Amino acid sequence: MKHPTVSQQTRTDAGLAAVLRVAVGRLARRLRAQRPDASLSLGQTAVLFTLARHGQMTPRALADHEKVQPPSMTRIIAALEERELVHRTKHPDDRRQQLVELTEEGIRLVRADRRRREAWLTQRLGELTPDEKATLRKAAEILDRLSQS
Amino acid sequence: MKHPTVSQQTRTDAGLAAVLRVAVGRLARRLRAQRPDASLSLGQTAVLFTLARHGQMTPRALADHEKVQPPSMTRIIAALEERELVHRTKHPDDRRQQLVELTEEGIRLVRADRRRREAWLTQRLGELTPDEKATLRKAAEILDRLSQS
DNA sequence: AGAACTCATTACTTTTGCTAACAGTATCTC
DNA sequence: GAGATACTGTTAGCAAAAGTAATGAGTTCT
Repeated sequence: MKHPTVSQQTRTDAGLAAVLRVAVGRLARRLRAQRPDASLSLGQTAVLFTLARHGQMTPRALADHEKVQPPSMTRIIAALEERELVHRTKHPDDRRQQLVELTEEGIRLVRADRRRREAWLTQRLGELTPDEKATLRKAAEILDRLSQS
Repeated sequence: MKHPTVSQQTRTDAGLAAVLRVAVGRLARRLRAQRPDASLSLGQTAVLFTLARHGQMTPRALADHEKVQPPSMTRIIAALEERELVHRTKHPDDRRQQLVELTEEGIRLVRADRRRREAWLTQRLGELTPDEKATLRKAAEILDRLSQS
């Protein structure tokens, strides 16, 4: 229990889990504070990007995808709709459901966000070696899969 | 804006930042829900592990390390102290400061947590290839450095 | 047709972090 | 050495974000 090195801690799956968990928690907190467009929450941004990638989705599908409970997604969508970044249409087959998709402005915002994202994280990434960035590229994809499974 | 692949999105630092941000946010949310000892928050667990690794630390040092404001750390420490996982002593040289360290029970809990962490994340990690796990090992260290800088 | 389930929402609560303001202590400057 | 200044930890009050429980509308199963 003295001062185990990181490599010692990550030899096992459990140790890796511990380290990863702390690292992800810390970075998430940091990101929450440093977000570029302060008026958009982390969750809202995530939904915008998910919609940009997948097109139309139902609120339920979005909630599942973002690993959030449906009421939370209702709120996120309401906030995005208020700002006209997103709009809802009725599901053609099932009148309980809705389909959410980006508005023109939503698409513009995603694009603009991509362009001008010289924010905190991008800067930090710039300080890394190409090798490290390559590692993160691969890791991002794995992390995404992890939270899906 | 149709369906760009991940590799397209991560070619640039900005694109990588976007993907990483979403992935980290999603995983952090997921971890919050899936944590092994439900009575311990993510922040509390992080502090426990930090103390296990660094020994005695002042509240201020802990706050800086966890990227949290001092009042938040006060609460985290208070909660841990309430459960007698941690205890405080006066700093020998500076009477403003305190030193926080794990109690015997805190050490036990960290050990037990490590042992019985067959929880969600560990299981998920088990499904990865050795290569992917190696990537995450490296990534964990980089992510940690990112949130420090 | 009725029971059971699903989807989205509302209402309420909990968690978690923040800023501002403070009391006590240390350090710097004259 | 005395007073100003800065730092440490805490309290108080607030805000953001997510969770659970309950509800109304719609669908599916038997």
